Amino acid sequence: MKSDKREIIRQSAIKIFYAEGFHQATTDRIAAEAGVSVGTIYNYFRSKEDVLGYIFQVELEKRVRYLEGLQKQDLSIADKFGGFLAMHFAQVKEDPALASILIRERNLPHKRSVAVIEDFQARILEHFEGMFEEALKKQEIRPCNPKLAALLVFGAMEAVISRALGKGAGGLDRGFLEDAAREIPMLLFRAFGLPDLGPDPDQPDGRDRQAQPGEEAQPVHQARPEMDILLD
Amino acid sequence: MKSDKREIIRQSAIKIFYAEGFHQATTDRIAAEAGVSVGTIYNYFRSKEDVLGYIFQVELEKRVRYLEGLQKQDLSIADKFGGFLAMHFAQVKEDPALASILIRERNLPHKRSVAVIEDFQARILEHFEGMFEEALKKQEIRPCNPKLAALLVFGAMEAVISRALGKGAGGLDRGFLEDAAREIPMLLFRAFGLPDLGPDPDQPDGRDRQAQPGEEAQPVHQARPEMDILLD
Amino acid sequence: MKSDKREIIRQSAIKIFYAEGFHQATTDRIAAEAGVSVGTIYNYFRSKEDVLGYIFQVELEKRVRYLEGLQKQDLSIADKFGGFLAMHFAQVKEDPALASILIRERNLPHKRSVAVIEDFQARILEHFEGMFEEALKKQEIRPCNPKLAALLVFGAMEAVISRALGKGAGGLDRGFLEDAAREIPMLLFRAFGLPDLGPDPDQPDGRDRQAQPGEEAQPVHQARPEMDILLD
Amino acid sequence: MKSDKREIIRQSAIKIFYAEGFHQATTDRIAAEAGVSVGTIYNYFRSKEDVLGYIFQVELEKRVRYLEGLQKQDLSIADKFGGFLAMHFAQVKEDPALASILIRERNLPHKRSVAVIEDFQARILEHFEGMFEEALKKQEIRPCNPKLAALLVFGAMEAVISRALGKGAGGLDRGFLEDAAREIPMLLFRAFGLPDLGPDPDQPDGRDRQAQPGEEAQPVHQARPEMDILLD
DNA sequence: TATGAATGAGACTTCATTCAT
DNA sequence: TATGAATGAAGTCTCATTCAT
Repeated sequence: MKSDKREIIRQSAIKIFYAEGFHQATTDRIAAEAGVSVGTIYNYFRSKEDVLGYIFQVELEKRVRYLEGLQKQDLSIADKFGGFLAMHFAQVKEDPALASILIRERNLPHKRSVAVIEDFQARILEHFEGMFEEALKKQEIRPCNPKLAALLVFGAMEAVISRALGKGAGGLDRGFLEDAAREIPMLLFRAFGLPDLGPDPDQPDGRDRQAQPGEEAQPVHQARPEMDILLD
Repeated sequence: MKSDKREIIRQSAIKIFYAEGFHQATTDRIAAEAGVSVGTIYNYFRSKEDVLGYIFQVELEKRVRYLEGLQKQDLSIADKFGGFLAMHFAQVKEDPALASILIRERNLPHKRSVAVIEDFQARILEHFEGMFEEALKKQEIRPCNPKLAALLVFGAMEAVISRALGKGAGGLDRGFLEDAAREIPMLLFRAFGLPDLGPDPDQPDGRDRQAQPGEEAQPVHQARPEMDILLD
Repeated sequence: MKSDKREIIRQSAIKIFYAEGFHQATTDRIAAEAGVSVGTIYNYFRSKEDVLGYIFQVELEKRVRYLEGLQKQDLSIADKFGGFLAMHFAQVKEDPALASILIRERNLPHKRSVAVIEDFQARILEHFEGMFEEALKKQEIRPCNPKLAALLVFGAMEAVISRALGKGAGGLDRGFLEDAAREIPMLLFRAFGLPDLGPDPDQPDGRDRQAQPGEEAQPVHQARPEMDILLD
Repeated sequence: MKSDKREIIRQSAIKIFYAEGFHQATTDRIAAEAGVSVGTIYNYFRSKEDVLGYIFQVELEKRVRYLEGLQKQDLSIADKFGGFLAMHFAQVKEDPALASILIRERNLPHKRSVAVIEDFQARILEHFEGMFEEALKKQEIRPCNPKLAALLVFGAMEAVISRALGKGAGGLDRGFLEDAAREIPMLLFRAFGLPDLGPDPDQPDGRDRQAQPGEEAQPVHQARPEMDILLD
């Protein structure tokens, strides 16, 4: 089966790119890791860069599929971000090497042929932006520049992942990732949430204002089993 | 003068690294750009990587010097971040190519010899963290994890710069950078500021609480002439 | 076939190292001589030094195999040295370029990786020493320091080869080599041989002592067909 | 004084050539060792090779002067060789680094400009040959090929020095050198000496022949104060 | 005479990619 | 489809030598 080999090569490339960086990684090492010969790589990919592009593409598609799934559901922006965050972080935990590559190699100047890499960030940002725009329309959040907001959230998120992955070291700081997953939605809520709706999680007694009757604290992150199918 | 050549080479390397990326950049091109011969580069630097390291070092020192200057002054955390943001963004405007390198090459797996590159983010984060810790002690801000907070701010900031620089293209989106400089402090204030002290800049009339007499709205970012001298 | 190319490269390297000396020789020239591309050299050898090491190794193995073959046979020390000398000189005649390299590059300070080069002389000396020790035990020769004796013989032998090869010039002085092959054993006999057993080849009439009946003048160097198979 | 600097550079070059080998040695290192700048080296020598040539020249002259001194004296060949051996070995002990260079770099293919290096061995051999020829004429020794004899002696001598110096290691095996100095003349005597004149040092009681009246055992090596002035 | 920064040709080695089997 | 030996362009770095000061 063709996709079999392609997949094996992709997996092996992830290991090698992670361990050595894209430029230092050699096709020989990838082939050895995959248990095939160099020639075989070129039967499934046009070039080494193409392998990297494919790695990005697969991940991009996962995220986009997930984001499109979120879009169709009638969720608050908090739940949407919470959902994406959970999914994104889960992927990082599942394959830290992959996550590392996604961050390290993203900004590098690659040939035109690997447009996917440039798309990765752009496509996710578009979705984030759409989420902010919709929330603005629905007056879920305070007025803000949705482009900028999307970018800030994305940047913060990636910095957290980058840090959790450490500097090329072996381990993944899972505790840090979990702390972040808990705190980020709260901060987002404070930063963007409408003042008269947003409860202050730190002051549940509501010292300076009374909770309105019928008002419910909105858990920013909750299990959403119907979304899990979106993950491969 | 020795530092003369070293500086010329540094400047030329910035241009070439920016245009071609560190790995694609050749020592021949750098030498040509600097108007010296290849050998001369190696009279001032141990290796190509050493040149990159020096580029990071110079910028790191600028930032650290500025941050240490801020530390000594009795400023609110808002003013501190505002100040650093202004300074950092000003540097980006002054030399977008340099800013681009700082972001693109930061995460690459370089040899141990270029520890400066690994230090760059770490040192700035330490300062950010220190600022958050101090603000917490002074009860300027809500309780939060200072490590995480520092990281989020840093990540958001870098994402903005990355976006403003565009994807390797020539231009710098100055408008975007300025918008960001205006909005980020506000968001930080909302996300971290203490509720009973932080005025809501969107609602200057103070619908939900009365401004205290003598209380002045603190513009998060204002000209601080005494700091300007810190920028070389 | 792998060993095919390796052998071609070895042969070509011998030519080039001989003509230009190891340091002046370039991998490009070796590749050209071998009719392959530079890269191919590095498919069969780790480095230029490795090629030199391999050249020494092949020759060392030839000599050692021959010396071990001699060891197993019940020969007088004279026959042993005579045999080795004949074999060694034959190799020199067959490939003077190779012989030249073996002498010229032997003393150079090479990297640790080319330990074979250091082994070359050491291993042959060990065998020589062993031959002297055995002869001493069998009282074939006068008392002497076997280490020193081995060294003197080796040095004398190499000086002869060095001279016969000329100073880097093209030719090999075959006559000189043959003269030496004839005279050296005689001198060895005189220098080390037991006085009451050693016939004086210059005075076959035995002026100062009578040849014992049944005693045969031992030609130090005679055809030993059974040894020829030891030469590849 | 011009020769002052030239001498300092020569001494420094000896140290560096010894430690790193001629090719690996850099002019920078030599200059640093000499406490001058690279440029200065080129004020006293035409090239790096020229420095090496000068090193050989100085030593060659020492040896030749000594050999010429010997020639003028009415000494037996044994005394002559004994004298040269003593002097040569004394030089080795005095400056092992220098001796090492003389052996290591002698066979290398150097540019034509450094003919001295090629002369070194040739000139000494000529003298040896002359000594043998004269001894033959005076019937001091058995008939032999003086060219070959000279070569064998030279080769044996150099092998001993090479071994005593070790393989580039720090130390000099002085004991070995002294043993050799004692044994070599004896072996030479046996190999070349006339049978009816040569006493057998192993059998001082003269088992197989009577010492002639008035015949004195000739010590092969004795103090010759009149020669010491020849050593700088 | 001394300096030492500048030079630049040229060396070794790597490695993505090809293609005959 | 799989192989892997062969390719060769290209890159980094070295270092003997020069020459203006």
